Amino acid sequence: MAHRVILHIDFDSYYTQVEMKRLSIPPETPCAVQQWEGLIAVNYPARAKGITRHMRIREAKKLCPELVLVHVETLGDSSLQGTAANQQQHGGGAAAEDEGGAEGGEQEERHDRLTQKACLERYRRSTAEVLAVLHRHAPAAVIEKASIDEVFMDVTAMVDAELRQQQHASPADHPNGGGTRGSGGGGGGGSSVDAFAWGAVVVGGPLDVSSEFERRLAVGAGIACRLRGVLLRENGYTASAGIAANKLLAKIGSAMHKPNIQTVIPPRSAQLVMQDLPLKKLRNFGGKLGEQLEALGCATAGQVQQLPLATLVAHFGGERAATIQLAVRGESQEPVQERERPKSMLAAKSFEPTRDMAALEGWMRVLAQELAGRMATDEAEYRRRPRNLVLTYRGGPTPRNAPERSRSRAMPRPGGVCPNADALVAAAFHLFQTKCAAEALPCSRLAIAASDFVDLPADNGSSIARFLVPAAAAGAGTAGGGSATSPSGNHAAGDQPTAPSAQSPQQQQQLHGKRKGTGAAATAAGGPTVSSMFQRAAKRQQPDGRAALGAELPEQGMHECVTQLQGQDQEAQQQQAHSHQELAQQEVQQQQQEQAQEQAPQQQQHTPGRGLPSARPSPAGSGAAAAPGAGASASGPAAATTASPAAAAEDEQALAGVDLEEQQRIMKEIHMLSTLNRKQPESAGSGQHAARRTTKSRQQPQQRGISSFFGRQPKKGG
DNA sequence: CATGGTCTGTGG
DNA sequence: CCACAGAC
Ligand SMILES: [Mg+2]
Repeated sequence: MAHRVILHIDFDSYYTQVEMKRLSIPPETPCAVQQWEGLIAVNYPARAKGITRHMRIREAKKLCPELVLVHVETLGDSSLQGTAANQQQHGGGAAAEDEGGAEGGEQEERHDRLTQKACLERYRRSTAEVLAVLHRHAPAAVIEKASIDEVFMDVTAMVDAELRQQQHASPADHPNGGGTRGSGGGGGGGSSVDAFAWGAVVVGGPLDVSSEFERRLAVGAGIACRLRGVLLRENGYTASAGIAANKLLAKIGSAMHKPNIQTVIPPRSAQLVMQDLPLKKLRNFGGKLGEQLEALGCATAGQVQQLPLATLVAHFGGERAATIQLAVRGESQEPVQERERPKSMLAAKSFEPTRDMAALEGWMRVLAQELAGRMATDEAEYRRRPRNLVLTYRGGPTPRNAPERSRSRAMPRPGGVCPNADALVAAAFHLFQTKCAAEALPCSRLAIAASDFVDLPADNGSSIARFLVPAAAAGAGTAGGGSATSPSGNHAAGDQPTAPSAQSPQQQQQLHGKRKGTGAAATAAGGPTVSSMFQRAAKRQQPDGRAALGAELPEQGMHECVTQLQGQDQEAQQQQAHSHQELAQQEVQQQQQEQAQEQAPQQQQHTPGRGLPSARPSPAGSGAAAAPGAGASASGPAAATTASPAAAAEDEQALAGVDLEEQQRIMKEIHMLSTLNRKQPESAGSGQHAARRTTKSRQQPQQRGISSFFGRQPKKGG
């Protein structure tokens, strides 16, 4: 039973894509997202100019004067911290959403590291939308959100279904020209094999049609391809993907070629891939474990393979050693775990060490407001509430040259946790004053975290009344994102967590409806199947049936294969990619049209050529910048709120500069049509969900995740 | 100059 | 309940 088919999807310079979509910045524009003075995400056109993550904006602008910079959302406005220079008093403006226009040039210093915190909620929301789309289009897959811009998918069941269906399908004149035979198993499987080759790089040479599992991988690649098309059309984001038999290899695959390229790593190529793979690129080997292995003289996975088992056991213990041994060979049994909702949320801020209690309280207020807002949003969406709150702080008396230490303290939650900023601040500050101040000062970082969510009672009113805290029901708290208008010490009961943010409740409802909507049902029931898609695609595309890319490359090592891809053969490869996308597009169009007809007859407005459902023209406002409200209220920032600074690491590199014209064309189109339709016909159907879960949950008898073996090394002794 | 801010999971 | 490791 063997092999699973696993996908890893990794969005290309994600933050940048999110911002470019939001601000309708043309796709080929060099663009980067900044946080304070540094860059935390850089798109590929900008990378082509030599701009990299971590670069200072000065330097970046020098390399590329036309670089468009977008600052991450910030929260809280001045008035904290000694830095007088206040500007408060202008309503609850959540700080700005900037765009350092190319010419307008005026950067209204609205982003201030000393008085504000960065907030990543925008990207979290986008990710939630992505996940919803994936679930809708792959209801039979197990989907694990692995980070803000990555997902793992176990599509084994989808592949099985697809192959089963193919058996019953007419033995169509499938391609497979090049002398390969359909081989035993599923007679008419040819089209799948073809479809998979669209733009996919196969490490180690073309897939072997005579191998049962490689045919399955081919189907998996087709699914990946289709889903990437869907994500591009519906969410507006490009992604790279890896297709393999386990998470480990799938992840390596997605990083191997980018942007917007998918890579298949069949089991036979595992050794090829692992042999010279730097340990750092192997999941779970990037930290202490990697260091220790390095100390043993290993820099690559291949070198670790050579270590005597006894050595590994001596250093890491039996279980961990075994896991390591498998991992460096490209093997892993770690299951894909259904995970869509965050298990915890936290808001944090680092600053110069201070003993100023008023300032600290001010920061706590900002953090609490953000967290309360997010809690409210989460509650409206999922009907759940955190059971535990934790305050963590960094600082205190610190020996010279020693790292500051950080500690966390459970926050008492009288009467339960509630999405009320004032209550949170009060609890946090009280705790800090009474129990930690002495050991926490000077303090250089504060964070408030919420975790251990529990479902709220049932439906409405009465039953949950007990849970709800005083004033703020979901509605009020939602606004939390607003700025911290109140100066440091002052928590007027008056300025509730209110916020200017418009209709949060409704929006949240909509979101809710969206995810649980009939979408899944309709798709599952009537949508085109992967199979049909493959067949049509194969016919249109490659009547001769050759597995495009794969077939062209002679049996050869991975390196040659890849080299060729990047080098002279790039053109050919791009063509492949183009056609693959066009096909994906067509499919998506069809699906969308079908869905539209089934679900929302009232909002038929297919745009002539390409039925992008419900797209509205955007205010082609030149002034890109587009302040907050500009044009697309579409992205409906349901509830400002949110949280924290900083950056994520999008570790894509390689292949910068590869530009896919087709992709750009699509992106342009999408931008022209403005953001996608946010409204989804909502309906009750939660049954669909339940059904899906049931199906999935019995998928695997719960293998233990690899993470449990890679966790911290147990302390010896005792 | 340095990231920082979020997240998840384990061990004690 | 808390510290720590790992990832992005
Ligand atoms: Mg990533």
